[in-house]
Amino acid sequence: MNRRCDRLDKNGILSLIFVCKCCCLRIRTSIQHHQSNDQADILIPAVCSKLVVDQKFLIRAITEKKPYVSREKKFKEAIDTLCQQKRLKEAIQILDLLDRSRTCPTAAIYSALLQLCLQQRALEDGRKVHAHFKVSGFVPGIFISNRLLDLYSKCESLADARKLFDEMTERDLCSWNTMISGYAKAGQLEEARLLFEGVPGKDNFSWSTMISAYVRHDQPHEALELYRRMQKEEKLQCNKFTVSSALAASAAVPCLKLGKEIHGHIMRTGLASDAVVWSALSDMYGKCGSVEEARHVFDKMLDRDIVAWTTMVGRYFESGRRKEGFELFSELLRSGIRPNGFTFAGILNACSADAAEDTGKQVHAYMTRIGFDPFSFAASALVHMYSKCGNIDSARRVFEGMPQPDLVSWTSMISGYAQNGQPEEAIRYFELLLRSGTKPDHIAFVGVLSACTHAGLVDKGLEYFHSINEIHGLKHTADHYACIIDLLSRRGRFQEAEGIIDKMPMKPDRFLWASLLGGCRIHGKLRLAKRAAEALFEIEPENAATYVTLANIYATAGMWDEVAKVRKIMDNRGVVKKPGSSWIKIKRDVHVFLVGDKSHPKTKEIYEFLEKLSKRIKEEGYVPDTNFVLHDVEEEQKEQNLSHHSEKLAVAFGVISTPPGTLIKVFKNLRTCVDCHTAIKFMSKIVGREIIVRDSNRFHHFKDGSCSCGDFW
DNA sequence: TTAGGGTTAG
Repeated sequence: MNRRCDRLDKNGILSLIFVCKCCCLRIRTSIQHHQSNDQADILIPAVCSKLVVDQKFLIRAITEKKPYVSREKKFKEAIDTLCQQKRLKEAIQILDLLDRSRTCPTAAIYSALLQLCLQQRALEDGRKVHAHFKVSGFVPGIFISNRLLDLYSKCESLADARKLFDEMTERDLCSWNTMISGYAKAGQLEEARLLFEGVPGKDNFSWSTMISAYVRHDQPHEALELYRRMQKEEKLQCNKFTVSSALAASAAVPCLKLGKEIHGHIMRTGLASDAVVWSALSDMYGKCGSVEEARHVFDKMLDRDIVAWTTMVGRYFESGRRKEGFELFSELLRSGIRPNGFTFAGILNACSADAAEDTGKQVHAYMTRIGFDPFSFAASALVHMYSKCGNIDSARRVFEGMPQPDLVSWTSMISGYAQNGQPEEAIRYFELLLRSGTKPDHIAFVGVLSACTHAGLVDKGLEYFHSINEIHGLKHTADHYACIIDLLSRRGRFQEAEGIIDKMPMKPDRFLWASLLGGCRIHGKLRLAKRAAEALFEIEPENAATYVTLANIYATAGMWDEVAKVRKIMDNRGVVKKPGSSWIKIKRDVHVFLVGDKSHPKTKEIYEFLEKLSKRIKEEGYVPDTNFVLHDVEEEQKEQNLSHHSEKLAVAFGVISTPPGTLIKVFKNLRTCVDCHTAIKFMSKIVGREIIVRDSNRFHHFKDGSCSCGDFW
């Protein structure tokens, strides 16, 4: 064998290793004797990795009679190899072998093991290593203790960390700082602060950890105060960490003045070369409402890393400057810098908000091309985007490709199905979620409750509602109450609804009252409508929708005096009804329509077609529903108003501008009205098209004369 | 051996 190795070149030996595991040890010895150093450097790790393929080889490697190295060294080598390959479980098992061979692990062995535990956040394995100290009589030094401390605090096992910390006979700044950062991460700010105050000779690290802790837990003023104290008390030279945490604090307050002060400091001290400091700076300007300044800083950055790009793109979206956001994203793609999960999540989220499925699809294609992590939140952002765009089938395809869907993706699916008129599927997914072992949170419950509402499954909904605290031990939120009131009042179960409202532990919010008011509109419940509206007037007197709904309820009951009164209050308070508008994208152009809009170049064709269509749908049985018109005008006039609602104009334009059979997708800024809903159902049948209307609340898929929402919206 | 910036669900 030795001679054979001698004759073989590097590749030959490598192939030999893979063919014959048993020879590994001998091969290794041979390499040591016969190969040049640089070749041995490559070959030895390869042999070692083969050596520890299983326990048998390991034992043989270690207990071999004529070892060419010491036992400790062999153990260390084996553990190093396992750690390199991230095979934690097997590495931990070596501790048993050590015991059996009565070998005392060295600090280096423990250190390597703990590092791997840290990487994999393996708390239990870390505990095993810790427990092994006692067995082997090992007394850890500061280095090992700190590592263990870090592991415990990163795994949020603070009791363990604190016990160890208190037991340590010697501590350095790192021990203190690690402990503080553990408390800070877990949100135990008071504990962190107490410890922080006790740190002898605080360094930059201590200060920046504490400042960031306050920022992260929504106490930006405390963070700023601490930064000021640091400047006053300590003679410390600010470093990139303290500066960026102080910038984050100014961004969170927000305090542009201090931010600018720090900016000046950065320019004077040369901290500007750090990518994170630059990013924090542009982040600060963005959050202090100065996107222009943020862009200015961004443009001046020498090394713009992906985080800087992501931040800047996000800044544009956040401030409603979507076009510039998308433009900068295209620039990023051209720059050759590879976007990451955060970038994709940000851009996909913007697509979801706009229901810009075309862009979202392009991003998806790009992600697929460069490869994305199906475990990441970029994947869940994709699910969210498709479901928000009403393309629940694509959402499901992405979802099914995820090895382990996270709660966000589950919730996106549940809400997506609920919003797109498939409440049974929503409920099925919720049940699957329960079985998957992922714990639902309050938002997942909002999803399933709204599904029950749309399916009209009152009792099922009540069952879920009660299970929230009875089975899942979660507290009911105001949202849950709003959902359950929506569920009950849509079905006319007002007595139960009122009973719940009067007994609920928190003040009903605007969503709850708005749901109740909506239910009252369906069932013509005057007294309760008044109660809901009055509550809403108090919470949000500027919201025109409340006045309009209340007036409509009175109008339906023929109580025109009351209608007039509501209108008068509305005028007195200066509340203006938000104009309804609908838009449709044909090829690359977006066409926007208002009520009775005549500004479109194709107005003549649109109105003529709509006229023809109105006749046809009336023949099919459509009766204009004039109840829901605010003004007390003549019937014929009402009909006129109705037939030129923005969504009807957009649908009509869609039909005449696209080839037969094309899907029509219309967006509306407000909820669609009852009459349009009925009319579009008929239209879908007459023109033989699938029509999707996304209103401010949900998706309506119209097909063959019916709508996916089952007339609940 | 300790740390800072970006992201998703109604």
